[in-house]
Amino acid sequence: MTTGWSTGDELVEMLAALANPLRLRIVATLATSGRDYVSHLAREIGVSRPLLHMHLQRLEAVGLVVGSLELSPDGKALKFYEVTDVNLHLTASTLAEAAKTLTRSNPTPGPAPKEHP
Amino acid sequence: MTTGWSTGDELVEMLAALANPLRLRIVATLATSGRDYVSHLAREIGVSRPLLHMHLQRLEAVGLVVGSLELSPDGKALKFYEVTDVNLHLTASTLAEAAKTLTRSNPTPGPAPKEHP
DNA sequence: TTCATATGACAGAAATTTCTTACACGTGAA
DNA sequence: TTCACGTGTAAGAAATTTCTGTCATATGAA
Repeated sequence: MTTGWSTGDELVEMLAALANPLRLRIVATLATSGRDYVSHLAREIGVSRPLLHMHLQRLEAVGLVVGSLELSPDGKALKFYEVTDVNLHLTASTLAEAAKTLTRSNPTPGPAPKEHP
Repeated sequence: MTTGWSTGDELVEMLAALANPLRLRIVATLATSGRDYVSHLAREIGVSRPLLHMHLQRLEAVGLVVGSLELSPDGKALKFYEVTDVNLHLTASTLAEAAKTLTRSNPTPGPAPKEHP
């Protein structure tokens, strides 16, 4: 499966999710080392668990990673995360196409903002 | 020429530049309608000129657009902008590779942040 | 019971980004 | 001279993002 987007808004969210050094590192670590659970990954990367938790939620919201709650052999509940099959190809025409479906930051219906009101 | 990046930091900046609805619209408009000068583009998009100016600077900083100051036939100085040949192909391995050269948000040299200090 | 492990969530501080509202300068036409 | 058009920049408000600190819950082992 390939991670994509259907609207301009979704593309912006997807890009925003990747446009952060820590989140990029999280995705990269999961892509390289494979699936991992939150607390362990937090120690691995050297970040507090609440912070990692927040970033993972944001990454999962745009479909870059998926999480599943599992039980370890000794009964502990572990939340495992792994990356999805990321595949973004961005070109000028791709971006132009996506921009058509932007709902946020639309052109003002009325006249443009005046420079010296 | 193809817009790319050489370090993870640059990739983050590039993504951050695109991860904004207004900037995405700016790039899309320039890609579709061709080159344009700032004041005219501001009216076209329906945004104040200083705001557009700021966003264009950020887009130019990462190499997504280029600007050139030219003189119109009647002697007015016009700053024209146009998009470069954007071409970003992002996959899991691409991101993993880029993350290696991240300088910001590095893993802490010491022990990981404690949960209950 | 107490300790160490795991999960999730929330409030508020801190930092950054976004946007407005000015200011200053220059040229050509009325 | 005054107006309309272009350029650039800078200060501060407003909004958002990022991060810390803390609380609450549950399980297995000592």
